[in-house]
Amino acid sequence: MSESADQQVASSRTVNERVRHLSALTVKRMPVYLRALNEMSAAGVEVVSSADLARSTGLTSEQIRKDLAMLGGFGTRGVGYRTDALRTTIRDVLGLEREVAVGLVGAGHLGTALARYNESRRQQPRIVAIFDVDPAKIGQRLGGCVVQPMALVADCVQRLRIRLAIIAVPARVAQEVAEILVQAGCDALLNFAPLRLSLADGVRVHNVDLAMELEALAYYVREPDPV
Amino acid sequence: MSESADQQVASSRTVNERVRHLSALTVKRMPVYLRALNEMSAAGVEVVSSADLARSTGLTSEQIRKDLAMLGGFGTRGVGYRTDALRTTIRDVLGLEREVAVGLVGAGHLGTALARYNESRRQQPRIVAIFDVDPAKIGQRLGGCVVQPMALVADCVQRLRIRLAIIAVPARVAQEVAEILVQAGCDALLNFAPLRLSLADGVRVHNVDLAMELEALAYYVREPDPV
DNA sequence: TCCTGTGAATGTGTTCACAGCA
DNA sequence: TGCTGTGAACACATTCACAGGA
Repeated sequence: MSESADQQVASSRTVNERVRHLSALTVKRMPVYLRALNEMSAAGVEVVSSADLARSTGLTSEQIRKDLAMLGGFGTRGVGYRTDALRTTIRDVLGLEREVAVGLVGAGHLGTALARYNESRRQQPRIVAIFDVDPAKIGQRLGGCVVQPMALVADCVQRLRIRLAIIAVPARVAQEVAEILVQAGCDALLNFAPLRLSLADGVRVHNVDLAMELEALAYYVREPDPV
Repeated sequence: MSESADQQVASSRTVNERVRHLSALTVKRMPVYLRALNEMSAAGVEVVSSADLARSTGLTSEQIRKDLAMLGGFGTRGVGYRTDALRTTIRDVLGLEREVAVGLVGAGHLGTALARYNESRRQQPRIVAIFDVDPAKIGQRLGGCVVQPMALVADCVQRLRIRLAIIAVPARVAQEVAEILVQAGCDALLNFAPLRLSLADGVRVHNVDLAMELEALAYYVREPDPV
């Protein structure tokens, strides 16, 4: 294991290698920091403190410092973090400094919404291919891509080096679609279909499920008016 | 504070009162159990063990037992849990045994996808009102509702006793929409707009954010092929 | 015997408090 | 002085191990 004392030896540009094994919770917060930093950078703020970030993210400053310290100590004591440097560091840790090609399967209303939103942000990760089975949709332009037939998924995923895919298809075909994607080389899936995908262990799946979200939120709804 | 020792006194039908203060993580797992139980119930399974649930949810049996024990000990030693009784208990804890009316603001592609999906499931919580600003959409039928103008939000939310709402509008108007909803009486919001809403403390907000999900997933994408 | 319910042990995450550097 | 970085304390969550009822 090369995780000995040579902490500063690695190339200063690519932190990536050194920052594996962040906890899932820490990883989930990184995009939150990134959004705040993007806004601050756009507003011309050159230096941010953990207290500034706490204010705009709703997290505590201690937690933010803990998280950011894990990236290697980019702050300056008494001052804060250089906005752009920190932003680049986080993007690098998440792997967003290289191109991250995303495949989208399903060009229904949900897929269309995702594709349109994706087109509006000029950032990584970016949807670079869209697939559907509906002949009426195939060939149509959507979010900067042309909708491809499902038969081309494996081919496209390999050719475009897609490792990350979004599943926006009906539940009954989601498992099959997921298997095709993984078979073709996908590592990470964002699943909008309301079922649990069973896939090989190495594949990371995040689920977004409307029904479950609403059910969980219902718990927090106050009791109906007593009378 | 009526949280004294009278734990078994409450009506046996409504567990609800006794099961406040579940942790956020436990609450998030309840819908997972619910889905598994729905499937098992539909398949005619009358009794499930924590091991069965573990198999179909991917969680550990110990964790499931801990969670379910918090609902008051509905299992039978040596046997398991009665599928329907457990399902009813969880639905009751989440508040789904009474009607949970949901408002949806935004009838774009995303809102349409959500409304259609909602219509297909005959379960609580249920979208009972849809709003949009676009005159072309107002009056159209969508997912069993007629799209209403934004001007009627406050009125509808109060009349239909809506406490839970979905925000599926562009980011630039999301804060304003959220404030209107909360003002009208909403407790819990599911926000699909890519920004952090600032609202009163009592309001529970869950965010679903495509960009952040993709950024977090990118971390788990394996390195590109070495050569 | 089987499977729940639960105390104890462990592991993980957050908060506190402050040393240390610009 | 101001803010980061971090050990230590604390809080929370999960896993282990097993007692105990059906």
